[in-house]
Amino acid sequence: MVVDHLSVTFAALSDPTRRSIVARLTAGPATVMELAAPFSISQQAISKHLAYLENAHLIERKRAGRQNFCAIKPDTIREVADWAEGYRRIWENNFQRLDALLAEMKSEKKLSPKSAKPAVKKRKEHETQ
Amino acid sequence: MVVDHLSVTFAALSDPTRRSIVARLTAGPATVMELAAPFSISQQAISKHLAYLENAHLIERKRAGRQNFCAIKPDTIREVADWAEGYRRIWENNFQRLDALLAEMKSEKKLSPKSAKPAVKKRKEHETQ
DNA sequence: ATGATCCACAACCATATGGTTGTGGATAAC
DNA sequence: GTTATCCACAACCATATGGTTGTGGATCAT
Repeated sequence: MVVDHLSVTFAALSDPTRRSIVARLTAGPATVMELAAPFSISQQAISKHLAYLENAHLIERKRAGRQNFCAIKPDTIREVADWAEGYRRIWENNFQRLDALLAEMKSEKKLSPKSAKPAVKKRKEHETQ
Repeated sequence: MVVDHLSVTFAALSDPTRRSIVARLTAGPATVMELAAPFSISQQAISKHLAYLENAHLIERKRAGRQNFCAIKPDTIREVADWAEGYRRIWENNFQRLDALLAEMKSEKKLSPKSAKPAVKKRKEHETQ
């Protein structure tokens, strides 16, 4: 089973049903039955989806009598946004097109094979994870 | 198999090895061997990871002789950022704490059961997917 | 020509995922 | 007290995933 935080979050978001549930919860908390209503799958399947979302801390559940209210946990989605935002610099500059790089390398064939590694100006490497 | 675009992307990003590869590629294109070097798993496993990343349009590959250069495709990560950014309103306002909502509901028990649904001011629902 | 290097395809395995049905505990409604 | 409703647990199934080993086609170096 995946253990690291971001992996669990991304995995939870990799299902359209779960993303749809998250979207629904932006309109406010809802019971399990309310969340299940729009879908054609079983209530148990929704229950499993909610378990994944809760495990990823994307939602929280709280019992109130028979009902189990679900609400979004904004901080975790924020982590996803922060992660992706970290790559903003890349798409802004849109640097290092592969075609351009290979063309550049070809025109510099005189370089020794040892320096055949990408001739790209080194920038601060993006944080791992 | 998952088919919709965002699901494929999130699934591809739900593995720490693949996210690490993406992070590495922010420093510029690299060959498969260069990408595999930091990891203790087999070259074939890396090859499979790259196939997933390519299938999700997170990277592109281009043969150059024996070598297969990989480069990041910024636009797809941007889609992830855009998706998550769509939820900015939520974490900014940090509205609809579940505890608060349930407390509010409890203090309004005189409401008819039919209106027991979340008494939350309706806002524009977040787009699905 | 020979051999080494880069890389991906295929087959296999263990586990996770997304769904099902069956069931039953609480709680609410009557 | 009975009955209906809300919800999750368990067992099961088919497929996907992340890894392995084995292999071999190209290409480069000698």
